[in-house]
Amino acid sequence: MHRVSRKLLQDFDSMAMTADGCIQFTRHAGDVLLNFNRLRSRNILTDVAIQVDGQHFHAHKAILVACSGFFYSVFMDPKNANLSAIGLDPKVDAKGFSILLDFMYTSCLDLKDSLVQATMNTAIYLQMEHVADTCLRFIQSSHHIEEAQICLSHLSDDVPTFRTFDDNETNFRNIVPSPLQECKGYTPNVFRGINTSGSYHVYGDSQVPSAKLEGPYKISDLPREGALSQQRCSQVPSVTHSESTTMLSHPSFPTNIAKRSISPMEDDGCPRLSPGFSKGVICSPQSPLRSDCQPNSPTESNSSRNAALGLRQLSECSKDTKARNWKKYKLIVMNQTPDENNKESREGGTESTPMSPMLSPCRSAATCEAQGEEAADEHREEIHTGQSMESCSSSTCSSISYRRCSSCGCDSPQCMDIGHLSPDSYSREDTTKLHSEYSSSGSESNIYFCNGCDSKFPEEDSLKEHMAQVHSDKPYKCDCCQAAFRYKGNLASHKTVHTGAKPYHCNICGAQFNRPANLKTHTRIHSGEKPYKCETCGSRFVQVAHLRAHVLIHTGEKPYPCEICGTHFRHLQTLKSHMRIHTGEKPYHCEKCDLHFRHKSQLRLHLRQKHGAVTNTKAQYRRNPSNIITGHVDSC
DNA sequence: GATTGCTTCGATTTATAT
DNA sequence: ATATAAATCGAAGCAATC
Repeated sequence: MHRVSRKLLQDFDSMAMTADGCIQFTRHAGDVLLNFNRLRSRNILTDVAIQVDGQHFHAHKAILVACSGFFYSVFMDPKNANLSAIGLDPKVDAKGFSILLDFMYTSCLDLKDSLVQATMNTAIYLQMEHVADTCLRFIQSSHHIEEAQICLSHLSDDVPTFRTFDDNETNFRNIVPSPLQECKGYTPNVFRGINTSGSYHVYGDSQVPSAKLEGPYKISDLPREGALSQQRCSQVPSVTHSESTTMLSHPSFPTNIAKRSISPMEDDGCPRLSPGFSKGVICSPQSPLRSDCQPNSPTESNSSRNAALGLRQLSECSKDTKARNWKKYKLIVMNQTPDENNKESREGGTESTPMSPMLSPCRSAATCEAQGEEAADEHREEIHTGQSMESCSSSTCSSISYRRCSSCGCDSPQCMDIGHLSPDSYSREDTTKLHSEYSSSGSESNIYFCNGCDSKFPEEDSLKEHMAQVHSDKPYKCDCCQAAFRYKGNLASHKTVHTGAKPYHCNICGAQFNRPANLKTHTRIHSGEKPYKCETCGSRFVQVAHLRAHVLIHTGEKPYPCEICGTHFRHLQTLKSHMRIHTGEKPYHCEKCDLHFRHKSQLRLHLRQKHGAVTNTKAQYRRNPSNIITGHVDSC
């Protein structure tokens, strides 16, 4: 293998080498899934509507088929080729189905205590046994119940049913798949192309005698690992036809269920639970090894170790989440109009259309950042067009020497990293040069180069000082605080903050602001204008930043980890409050009774309950300034 | 030079879960 | 009572335009 390619694979965790020598972009699958979910949220190219307990869900058949043996059996049946809508058994729980549908598109299983049972039952119904198994483990690990009752009796006793209607029909009709059709989806080699880390998972042809499920069953009755799938093989949905309604018989629940003991969580974390497991969020659970009859879900198609890692990286919170998250919001989550997308593209350097693969944030090998436009452009041209990358000029090294690209924001080792070069201070030639020197000398010492005058510094601080003094691109400095600005106007704006002048007043509540833009934003409080809408749930927000924070709920991201206990939080402030648990800090003090509280809300509650304090928060006053009671009181 | 839009960041408040 | 999640709000930096 070319040394550059080999080095490239070593350096980029987003790539892996397959046995046949192909370079595998292991994050590709995750990106595709993210884009599918985006399409679903915008109802683009969805080709089936699923009615569950009166609720309708739109989805892509391909995703359903890829994730659920039940849907596989339905949609692979030629008789159902034109189905555009399907109604599941009315006793299927809609919330449970919603959770599973989200899982199909995100690989994150959001288990809630109150819904875990329904989710598990629905997972069994949909023949997603690995999810059912995860639900089971969730229940076990959470000690919610000693022996959970799987109330299968609420579903059809023999086989699950569904109703369908096609584009030209207004009423549901019955469908009865033939036994032969039932087996079609389970013939060998149908999905032989799926490489699962050395073991090829195909739709097996094992035949297990079917049997009728007689619930309720106990958790301990559920088969372990692949047992469900093995038994499911015999439980292909059978479709029965009638004149007016098509009811698909569900593959019944496992028969001859063997007793088993549920082991505690394995050391290797299967199912892998995120630190937030206690809250019911499981990211990228590893499913048990599957044998047959059902497509692997995307999350478990670990075509390589790196593939699984890549997906996990997507589902878990990354270190540099701020920038990466926002790219994800812009590119994937936030449902922007084409115009907005184009605008974002212009601003962020992305030049692709919403549907183009170029739109997806590049998490592939080459990593760039917004600093070096020329190098970034080169990177975009070379990487995004599939052209080869340039290696370091050093004869002893094959590292590439790209700067970071504003269009992707992904990570990679850089020559500049070796030399501790600031990416916004050095050109591509400089980084290569430095790295060449480093490699040839074999020195482990750190040398900080200035790209402006070739000066060298032993410490980073020295370089920074030199840059500020000699090569600053922010010539306008504040006399008071030495803050530097590139534009003179910004310095003037900045100075109004040390003067404290706030000449812009709200004529409703009297609030004062130092700039018109901030006043404009403020007036939305009174007008009720909320221009930023979450396309996922419809919530609206006054500021786009609020929307950005909000969409974390839908992405499931919790970017702020506690370095002490590992718990992840969605909001920085929550992490800060949490840290007080470890530090023991209780900064809120009631002077009357000398009690300390960890959270301000606790103090406020204490004041109201123990001391009869009547408080008006700033927010309350702003919302209704005419109804102020005693003024703003925050403490005793 | 003033203004604007976009953005990040920190702080606060409220609701909910444990 | 305590901890966490989520929404809310304002200050201010940045870059571009008027």
